[in-house]
Amino acid sequence: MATIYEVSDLAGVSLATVSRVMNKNTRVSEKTTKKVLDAMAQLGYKPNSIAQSLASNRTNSVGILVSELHGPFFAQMMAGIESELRAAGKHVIITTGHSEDDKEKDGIEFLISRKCDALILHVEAVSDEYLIELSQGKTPVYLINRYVKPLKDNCISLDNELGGYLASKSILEQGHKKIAYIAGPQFKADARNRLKGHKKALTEHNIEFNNELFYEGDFNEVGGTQALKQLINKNIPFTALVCANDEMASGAMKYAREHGYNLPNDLSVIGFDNVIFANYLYPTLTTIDNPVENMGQMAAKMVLKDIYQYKNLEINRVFEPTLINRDSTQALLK
Amino acid sequence: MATIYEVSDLAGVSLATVSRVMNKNTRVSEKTTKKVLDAMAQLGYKPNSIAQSLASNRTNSVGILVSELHGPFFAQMMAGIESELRAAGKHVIITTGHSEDDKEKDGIEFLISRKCDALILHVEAVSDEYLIELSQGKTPVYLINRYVKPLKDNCISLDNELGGYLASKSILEQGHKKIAYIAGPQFKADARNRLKGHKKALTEHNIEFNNELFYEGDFNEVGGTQALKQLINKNIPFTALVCANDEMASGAMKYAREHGYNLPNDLSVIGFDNVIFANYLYPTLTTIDNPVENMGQMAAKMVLKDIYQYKNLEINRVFEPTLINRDSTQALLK
DNA sequence: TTGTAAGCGTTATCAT
DNA sequence: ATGATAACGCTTACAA
Repeated sequence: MATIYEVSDLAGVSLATVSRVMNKNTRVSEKTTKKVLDAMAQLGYKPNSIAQSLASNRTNSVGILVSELHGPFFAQMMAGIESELRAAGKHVIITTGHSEDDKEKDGIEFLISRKCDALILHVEAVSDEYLIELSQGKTPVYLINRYVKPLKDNCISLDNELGGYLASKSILEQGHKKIAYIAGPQFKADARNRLKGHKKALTEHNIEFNNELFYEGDFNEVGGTQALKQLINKNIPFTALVCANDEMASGAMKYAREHGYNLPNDLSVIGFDNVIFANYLYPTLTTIDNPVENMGQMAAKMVLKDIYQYKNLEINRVFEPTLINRDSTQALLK
Repeated sequence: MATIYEVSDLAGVSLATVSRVMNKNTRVSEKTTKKVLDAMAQLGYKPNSIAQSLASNRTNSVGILVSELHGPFFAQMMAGIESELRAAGKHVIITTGHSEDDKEKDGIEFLISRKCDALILHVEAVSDEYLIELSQGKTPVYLINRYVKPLKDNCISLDNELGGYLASKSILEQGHKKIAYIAGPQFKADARNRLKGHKKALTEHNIEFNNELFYEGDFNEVGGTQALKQLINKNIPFTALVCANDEMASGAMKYAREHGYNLPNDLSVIGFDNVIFANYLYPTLTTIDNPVENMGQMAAKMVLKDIYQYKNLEINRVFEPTLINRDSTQALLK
């Protein structure tokens, strides 16, 4: 592998000059530039990125931490991040945190030890305090799907309250009045905010929130099944079911179908997130789109702008969910 | 950030000695080892991985190229690779190839320029010849889901023929005799082999392959919908439908349902791959499990063994698919 | 505009 | 068993 020395030899210029034409920040005369370029081509020279990193204290790599690789978010988020970063010649290092405090910290340590230029984190277990302290360090940190006030400039999040509101509003506008709600775990901010939006929509339609038709689930499919079972057993009629995510909606639909419900005639169901399989369910699931890929892309853009001095990148920190109408909901039959 | 110099100073030993205790390959007396370790702890010393790479010509990173990040395989494959490699302190760099020749080559170039110690590729577009030539280079290459004879020691693949055989066999054993088949694009080896397995099963059951009940699809959902439409329009009755992957099965099921078929009573459908959403379909899809996560893990193990001198790792190059029985198939009613 | 030379923080080869 | 010291291949003041 040819080195910069050989290029400088062949071109008859100094090391520094070769380096300059590569990094094209300093001016180099057209003539010498050509000489250098020719020499490079002739030798098939490729710079050694490791040596570049050591000398420049820049690795051109950004570290990503997600909860699970097979989670519904990850792939889309990554697609957004990778395309954006790759186009800029940066690369991405992946780790997983499995929603456990120590594993998340471990992963972050690992990425830092790898000298990533920046970190994009999708963490759930780690505390706000930890993140704040982490941000004091020399590796810049960006948060996806989490809002930490003191770090707000580096946070990308979804307006979950709006999403919750939109979901319930659409149900209410279809004439439903008896509405059950399966929430996510209330220690998670997004679950809380989705519920908040739901309540807001109810209030706007002068419907009282009925605690008997409320169930706190776990964001998993089986949890959804469990939840619907419990709700039905209370023998309080309801015509619509709002779920705080698609997994639980799917579990609930399964239970409903197996217990003789004709969907959506007997029960309208709406989810949240618009994960890939929402469109494969039967009936296809009406849900709230969570623009994860865009959020990933935006995280990448923030990194490019802040860390790699890219100008002219529009930054947007909070994303708006939208309603995706499919077949699992319908207007209340009179 | 403390450097090795400061450690050597504080411990009162030479640079070399510090390096030795870190890499624990050469013997260092217990006494000095302790001195060094203490000094490290005291300074909170962390080796600079970039400097290590430059000096040792080893980056401890392995490059991964997949077709699509949101494809059904990727997440599982990655989960297998990441867990295995991370535990060994190696990291993973991701790129995508989008099943296009030049993009795949691009991605590979990129990974090589990043000085990955090895490459794990899931490529579809690039030619065998290219891969063979690539393997002559200094970066070792491992192939997932592709078998290239001269590179066979570095290939991990699924026994697709067996899978195809198992699928059709299960259908045949349920008494079906009129069986339609939606194939994958026949320029892909796995699609060809799955079909081969199908034919083998037919032969074993003395049933002739009927070209009128055959359709070459594209491995996508809409392709499955299209395919079933075409097949039905031929007005040749069939009681079972074998699909070369789950996406097409899903598309076909959608079409069938929308056209009044009661599944699986009117038509048994079987897929291939056992992607996540197979279990979310209605009815849940009987399919052939493709142990992608295990394959990813094995690729990582091969790299650990060959490149990083890990001993005692069992290597297995061809994986066996298994039948997953769910609700989309049933015995033929007399 | 171009060249000189001092790092960057390790590993690895010799000696001792 | 330990220590000097030369790589590793580049970037970046500083000088010219």
